[in-house]
Amino acid sequence: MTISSRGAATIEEVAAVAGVSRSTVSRVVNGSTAVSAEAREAVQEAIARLNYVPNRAARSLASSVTLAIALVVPEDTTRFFGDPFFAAIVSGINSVIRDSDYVLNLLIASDDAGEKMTSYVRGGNVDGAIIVSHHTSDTFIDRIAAAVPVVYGGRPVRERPNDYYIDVDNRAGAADATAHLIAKGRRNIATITGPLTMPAGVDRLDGFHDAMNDAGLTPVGTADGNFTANGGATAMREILDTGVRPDAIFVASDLMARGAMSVLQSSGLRVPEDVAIVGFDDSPVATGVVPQLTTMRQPSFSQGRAMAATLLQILGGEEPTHATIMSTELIDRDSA
Amino acid sequence: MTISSRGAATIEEVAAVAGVSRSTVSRVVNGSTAVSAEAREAVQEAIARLNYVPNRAARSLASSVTLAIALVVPEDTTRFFGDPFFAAIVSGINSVIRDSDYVLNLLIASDDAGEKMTSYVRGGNVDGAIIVSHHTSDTFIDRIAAAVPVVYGGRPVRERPNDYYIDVDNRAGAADATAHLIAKGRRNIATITGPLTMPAGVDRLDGFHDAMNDAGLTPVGTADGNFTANGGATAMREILDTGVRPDAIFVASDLMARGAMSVLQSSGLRVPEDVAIVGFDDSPVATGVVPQLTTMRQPSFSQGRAMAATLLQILGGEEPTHATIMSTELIDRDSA
DNA sequence: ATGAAAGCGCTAACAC
DNA sequence: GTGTTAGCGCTTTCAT
Repeated sequence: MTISSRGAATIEEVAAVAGVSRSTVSRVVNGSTAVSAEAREAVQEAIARLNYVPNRAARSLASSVTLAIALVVPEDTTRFFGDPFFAAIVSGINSVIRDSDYVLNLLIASDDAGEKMTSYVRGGNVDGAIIVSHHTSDTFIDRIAAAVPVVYGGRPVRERPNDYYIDVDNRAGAADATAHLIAKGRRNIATITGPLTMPAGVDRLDGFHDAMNDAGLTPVGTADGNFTANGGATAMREILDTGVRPDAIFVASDLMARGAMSVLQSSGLRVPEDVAIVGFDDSPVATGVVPQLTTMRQPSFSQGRAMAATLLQILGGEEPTHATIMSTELIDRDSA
Repeated sequence: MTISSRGAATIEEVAAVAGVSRSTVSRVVNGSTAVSAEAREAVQEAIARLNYVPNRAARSLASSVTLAIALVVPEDTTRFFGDPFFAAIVSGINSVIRDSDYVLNLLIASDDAGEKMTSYVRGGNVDGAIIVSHHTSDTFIDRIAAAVPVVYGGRPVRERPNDYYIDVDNRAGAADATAHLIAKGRRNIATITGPLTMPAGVDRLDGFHDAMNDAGLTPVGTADGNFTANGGATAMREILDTGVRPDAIFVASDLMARGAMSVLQSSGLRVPEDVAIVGFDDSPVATGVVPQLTTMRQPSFSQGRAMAATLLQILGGEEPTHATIMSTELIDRDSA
């Protein structure tokens, strides 16, 4: 299945039909202003007639621009696809990319330690990269960032002055969530955290501590739920197994909260009567559990859009804001 | 950020360092056998020394091969990312693609009716496409299939003699699941289906009917759960609202089963005592619910691998099997 | 405003 | 077995 066998029109043929030179066709395709109205019209007509689509390989070769962006997923596939948070992020990214000339190359880190991924990016195959999550162990990220412009989802692990990233104020959000629990009269509060190898995990734990300290309270339990539903369930059991029974828990993601709630409920504990829960994300799972989850909303779709928009700006030669921090909002439902 | 500004080595430079011609370098890079051992070694050394990575645009232009594969997602992002079934599929696809020279271009249909997607594929930008799910309304798929080789995940909506697809025997699996319920002594059986605009939805419903007919039973309820957890919950409510109380339900996906179970349980019905449930997929959600779900296992990861392997074979000029049907297996847990 | 011409880095006949 | 040569389809000076 070669290109020519499908008989795709070339710029040369368009030029012939329009009665102009290749250069002129190229100019109108690329939106140059220096083209007469008649010429432009003739070219556009020829393009439509021949159903012309520029060959991106040729364009890339001639201009050293690939019009491709790497969507780097340094994440276990199950985690990535299992969390509605990422769904919203990618959806946002896609909504911006779709309206541009760029395409997304899906690069999943998986178990190859990023070797092939790195050489792909460094081999000049993409113009930039969007890195949707980031762990301390992801050392290959640095090599990617050294090769092409990068936008991170969330504060990068080792922040550098010139990094671009989109984040929410995780620390403030977590503090707000915890404060809500305290305001409800709860005093024996535990937390289920994300992985502490991720900035989001650390920041939300810090926010939890901020609010607890402000209230003069000491956490009655802390467990890592790995940002997954199963991890949240395991963490919940861990906390229960210590013998203390918290009357409230700040859970750093909705997915983990779902896991925790099912353990609570099958232990005969009522939510929120016995144990109040506040989650984080306000993803679809928040309204899919019973009782519906009180949670911190983060604008995931907008975050995705902002990530893509920022990268496009960089690639367009602009100088966007380096750190965009969006804010979170408490969504008060029934679990706390 | 141009390629040349990053000083990437070209084939010419490698040739110079190795003391051979470009052609010879090209031969060793592409694994031609017609190269002497010394030449091969010299070239490989030069490649390593210069950190040479072939420019894929140039290669593509010269050979009319893009080394890119479209991963077409004709699915609402939330559904796609929210279902662990797709996670396993994509994970399988990725595990094969990763070891090849191909990359995946992520094309999400979303709301543009596939217009840009179609012109992208028809524009000669990919060598083939993997279509991970398929609805009757996805008319743009035909135009994609007309342009490049395509492998479908699941029987395509309008099957043609030359289609390639990987599927499981949904009908037999659904029948087995239903037969299990019947064998447990249940007689008032309902089903929650996937969208009947999808072959998997239809086939599983057919299998359900097969088993019911074989046992001389009449379904006490049928509702569409849209292959989502929330949809499963809604469908469960619908069935309950009709006034009949089934003593068993075949639910055509684990995700829907989770939704259905939560409705059942918050209605005070016990699983499996009052209502037995068999799901479909054996995805991680099956073991994440209480009680753990009895379900039909389908080899999702293998399906993904087979999809990618089949496409690679086609692109390599081989003639793989057109329809690969994998079998399902009852995983007997606690919900039935 | 437009055209001519020179590549971009690579593959693939074709000759030797 | 290896080198020479002619493009692949496009962008981009540079003239005009």
